[in-house]
Amino acid sequence: MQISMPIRTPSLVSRRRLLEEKLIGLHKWTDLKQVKQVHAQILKANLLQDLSVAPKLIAAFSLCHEIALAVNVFNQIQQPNVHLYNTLIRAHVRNSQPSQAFATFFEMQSKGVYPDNFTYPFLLKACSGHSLYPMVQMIHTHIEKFGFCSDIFVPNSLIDSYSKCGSFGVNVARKLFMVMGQRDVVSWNSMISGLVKAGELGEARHLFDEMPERDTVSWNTILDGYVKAGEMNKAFELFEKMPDRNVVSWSTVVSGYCKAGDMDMARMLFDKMAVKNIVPWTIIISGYAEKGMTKEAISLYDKMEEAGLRPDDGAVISILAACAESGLLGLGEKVHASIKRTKFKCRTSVSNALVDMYAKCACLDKAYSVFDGMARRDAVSWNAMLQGLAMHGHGEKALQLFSRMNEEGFAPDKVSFISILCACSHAGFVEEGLQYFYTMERDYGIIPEVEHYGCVIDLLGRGGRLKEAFRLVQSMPMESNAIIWGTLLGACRMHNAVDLAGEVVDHLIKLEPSDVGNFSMLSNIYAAAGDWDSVSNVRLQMRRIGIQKPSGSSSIEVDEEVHEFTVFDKSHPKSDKIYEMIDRLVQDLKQVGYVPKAYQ
DNA sequence: ATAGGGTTAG
Repeated sequence: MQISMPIRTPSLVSRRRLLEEKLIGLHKWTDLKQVKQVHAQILKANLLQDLSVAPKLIAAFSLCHEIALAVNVFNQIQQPNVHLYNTLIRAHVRNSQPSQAFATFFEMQSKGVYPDNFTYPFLLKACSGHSLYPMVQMIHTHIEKFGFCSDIFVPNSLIDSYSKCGSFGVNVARKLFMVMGQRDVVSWNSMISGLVKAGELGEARHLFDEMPERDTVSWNTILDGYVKAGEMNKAFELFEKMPDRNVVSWSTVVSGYCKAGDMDMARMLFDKMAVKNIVPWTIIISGYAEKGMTKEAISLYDKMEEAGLRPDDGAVISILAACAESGLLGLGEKVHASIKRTKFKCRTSVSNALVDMYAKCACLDKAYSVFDGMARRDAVSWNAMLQGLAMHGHGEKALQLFSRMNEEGFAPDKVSFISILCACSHAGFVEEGLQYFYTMERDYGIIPEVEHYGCVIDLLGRGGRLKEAFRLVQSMPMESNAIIWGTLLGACRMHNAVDLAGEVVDHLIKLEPSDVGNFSMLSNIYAAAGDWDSVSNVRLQMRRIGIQKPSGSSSIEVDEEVHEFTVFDKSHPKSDKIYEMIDRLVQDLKQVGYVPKAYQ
């Protein structure tokens, strides 16, 4: 290598040549420190205005998630060309800021710089990550007007973007695919992947069979189709007869078994993998975490780090989400520690995942400290924090945060209102909650959805205003669902409204005929009212229908082990002793004046 | 072009 040759006094020319050699791979660098060093060297050598150097620097900053630095470099260039604009558009896309990407596109046009074959695919990528159907259409119009369809790369991107915009988009993609004069393997793969995403597995399989030639990506795509449809037998059959299997193929089946809850099979395949990158580790760790198998999840996380793999943003977000769902504080803290070891600041979505995890694990102070330390917050950050406060009964604090959100200029969205209404109902602020519900549409232009009605029904129900709640269910502009009736049933139990409960359960069993929870709730209500005939009647009904579906469960983490339990749970070997203990506790509670809502 | 990716009422 020339670089390692001893050079004592490099002339300006050779120094410049050395720098140029370094710059060849610059656009792929991910180490911010190194990129900053080279940036300084470029400035010193007066190379920044060189239009083959600046795009590489922008790309490198973008790969380090330093979009501000990338924009800064761009703004210093006196005469940006298409290539430079394309690089900035790509940087915005990578940073999940489609609106910035489009702003750059419009600026470029106003400066008289014409887009090229690369501009449109980048812009289309910006849309497909966010399903911006109208934007895809707009670009499509541009492309047809300027006639860029000759390059197969462009129509392929169109098919990919359209097919990621819901079922209507898939139709457009299908038509484009049909009229394409020339197709390569990417065209076929894009179309098949779109059909798989839209749930059209049959048609996807048909195209797969018709393809003139298939590569590993084609096989992986159709394999994922079976995995997404939950058809693990067919998926595994396909996996075994694939001509070539790569990391993606293996990861796909491992993920399928995780989703199906077959952790043994998932683990067996995972252990068999010869080549592993961060993705399969993420899949298996999240899989264990989701099932509450803390020990396995933590031990694999340690093994992953021992193997020298650092979790990237995707891994962190995915594992933290699984921790949040199952309440695995221990693993969540471990992930947080890994982040703190390697990064000074995280991307907004990573901090959001941390806030959500801490909030769901009831560590509200830690959630708050991450939230307060964030450089930039988006709607998700506010909503995760609001929801955490609401969920754990801190109604007052949730409302305070809601005001702060408004003061700082963040418009609450429909999710924020779910949290606010939930906060009011858990804190017993019935009138305030109703007022917030009314302001939604009036002041913020957000049309209440079934979830919001659900919160208000809970609000009224908990507040004892059962009749109003019931009337609201009947007068809402949309169909009621099992969650709504379940909410109402919970309220009936709380206020011993026996007659109404029977009526509610009638609706409920039509929607969830095999859910034990509904029956046990009804039986509790009759028991609380001392109506033992009705209790045995419900029991009889339960047996007649035959209950297959397990009811909802609660879980608690003790000594790094998650314990899960359901209503009437008798599965624990010491369950007699446990119920004895509960009896004693209830007796003690009664002595100090507690009246149990349902007890038998 | 294919695998993992924050917030949503009981």
